[in-house]
Amino acid sequence: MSNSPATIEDVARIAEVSIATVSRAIHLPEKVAVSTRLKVAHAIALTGYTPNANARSLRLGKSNMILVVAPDIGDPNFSSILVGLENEARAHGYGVLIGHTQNDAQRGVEYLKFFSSNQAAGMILFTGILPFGHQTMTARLPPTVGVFEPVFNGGIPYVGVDDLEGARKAVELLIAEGHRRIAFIGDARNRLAYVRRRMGCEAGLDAAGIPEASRIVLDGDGTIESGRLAVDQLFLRDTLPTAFMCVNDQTAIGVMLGLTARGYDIPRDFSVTGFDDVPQAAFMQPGLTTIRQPRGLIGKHAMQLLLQLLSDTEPAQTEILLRPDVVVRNSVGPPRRL
Amino acid sequence: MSNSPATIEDVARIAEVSIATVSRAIHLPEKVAVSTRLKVAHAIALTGYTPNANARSLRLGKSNMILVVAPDIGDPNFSSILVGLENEARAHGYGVLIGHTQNDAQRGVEYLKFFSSNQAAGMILFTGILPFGHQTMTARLPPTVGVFEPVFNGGIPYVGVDDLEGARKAVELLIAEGHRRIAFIGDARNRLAYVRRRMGCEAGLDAAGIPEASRIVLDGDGTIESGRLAVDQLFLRDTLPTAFMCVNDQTAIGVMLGLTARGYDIPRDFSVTGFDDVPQAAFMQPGLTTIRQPRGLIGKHAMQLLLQLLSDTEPAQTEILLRPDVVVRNSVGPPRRL
DNA sequence: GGCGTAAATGTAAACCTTTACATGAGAAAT
DNA sequence: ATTTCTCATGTAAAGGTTTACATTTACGCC
Repeated sequence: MSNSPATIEDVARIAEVSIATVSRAIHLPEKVAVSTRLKVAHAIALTGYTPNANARSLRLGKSNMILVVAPDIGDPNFSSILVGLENEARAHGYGVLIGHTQNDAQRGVEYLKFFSSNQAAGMILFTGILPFGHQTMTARLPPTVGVFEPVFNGGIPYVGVDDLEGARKAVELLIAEGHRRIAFIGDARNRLAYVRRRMGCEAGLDAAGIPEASRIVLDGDGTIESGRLAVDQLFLRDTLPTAFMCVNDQTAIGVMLGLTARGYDIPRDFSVTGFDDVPQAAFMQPGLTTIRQPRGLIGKHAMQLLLQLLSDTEPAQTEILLRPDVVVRNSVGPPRRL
Repeated sequence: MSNSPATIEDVARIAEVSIATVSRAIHLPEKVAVSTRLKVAHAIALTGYTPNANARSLRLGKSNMILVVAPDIGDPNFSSILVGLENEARAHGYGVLIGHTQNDAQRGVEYLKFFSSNQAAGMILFTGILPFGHQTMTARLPPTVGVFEPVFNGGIPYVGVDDLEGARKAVELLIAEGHRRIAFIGDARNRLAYVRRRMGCEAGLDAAGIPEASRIVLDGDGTIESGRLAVDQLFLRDTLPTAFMCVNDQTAIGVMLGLTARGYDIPRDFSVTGFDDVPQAAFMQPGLTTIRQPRGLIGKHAMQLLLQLLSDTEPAQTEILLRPDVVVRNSVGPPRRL
């Protein structure tokens, strides 16, 4: 009825109990008699009371916000993981705060203030690198979980996809179609995820008994442009691959654009595979055959792990690798007979 | 030095002043003598003090968080606006909290708790509709700014693009190429942005003296699939358009896929335009000619407007329309001679 | 009836700020 | 020399919660 929001005191007055009892009725219901519990519930309904989160956080010394830090919010991989994170957080009464660093360590440091000012309880990190200057590295970090790729510097639990297995599936698909000369277009940036994908590729080639001599490895930087570039570079060589296995979808898209621009048909002349299954992959012409990251699930598991960390429960495991699935579209076919 | 974070009291002790003076030195520096200001600054540097945001918000009854509510985080239009929002917010000491409703009013109501619990000071709305049940509609809303499209029900300030002008530019482009039979593929969902785009299209056709009889209007729901469907429907008719003007890029992409699937070449056989300039538009084959929404700028302006609202400054204007630019790629050409 | 025990509830302190009001000192005005 | 004013600073309350500790109540048992 009053115009300012109801406080615990209003509830206590109406329920004719002390504020302590109200607080207990909410947070430790088993500690309060059923009859009073009912009175309190009624008073809460009557007043529309919602606990003041600031007062609560102040008293508890813990907030109910999770900071999600990504190098770039616009990354096509970002949004669906974020959905998974947010759903899980909300289900547990947490809110999601977002920050993006544009790969700028200075920016990363700015986000630390959310912790020093007690506004966030934990952090989800998209970068494979702690986005903080080295001076702050020594200060203890808030509870943190890495997502999508392991965090380079600092024993942080991590949820991602099994890159090794995924890459292996991709290369096996190509081999099954009959390809023997497969180029791996990698990413020179030193991210563990990319290294693992390359290892998976090589493991597959090894298993198929494909000689080292006929392998081609080229490194880009994971952008569409670098995929295009890789094609240009390969065409300077005397022997071409029949298939391109790309470290991610962006690269694969670049490769496809490069090949199409040169007048080649995919998959008749060359086969191409990607990794990630970004939304765009489905709408390429032809559709890009790729390895799906179960993004929603990754987000969900990462948030679960973080919440475990926050509740001081020893987490069951500190590295969760999800199973990647092959998404077959039309960018892979048998190699062209020469 | 101590392991728990420094409080204002620690700073006061070191600076040999009272906590009130420290607070003033921070927030009202002109009220404190230069010499003490220096002592305080030194003590802050020494302790690494950051004000506890919860205590501050509690005392002030105002938080420094802005809730951003979108129907779908995955929307390709979302992320770059978010970047603009976040940059501007951070520059003013605000954090950005995110929520997504999946067009579910129930979800929207859940996010209201951030206001009743004093965790957010204002809101940015992506939906054209207040995502709350009607019961809460009567309760006063927190300060809110709409983004991207006007908010349907409730005199809320809004920042977007001039849809009318953008649509007009698109249709003029087609007319300049020589098209006379132009199909407008719209969106039946009752969003003002879409209605305006259609009006802009018709204004352009009127101005060019193109008779009503030769106009074709079809309504989808703004998805890729609905673009495909529109093509199918049009091919049942006796007279086909030479150009498709689509209400958004998703629809245009669907139209392109539909036409390509039927063996037609774009832009030789048909021209297509979109609206939005989503990232995917650039990577279609051919590239989609479209109208760009200056998304970063929209976010920036929207946040500025909201911050004005929060600081009780009467905002300069309550509707900001940005100028849309034509992005010419390769999906438009002269009509085919019959 | 007296005592011990357990369960339910209440009291009050603490979390960290901001700010109205009080205090004190020094300068200007009388 | 006294009063008045201004400026810098300090004191203490308030904001809404949670929770350790104290208190009350009820009950069972000897």
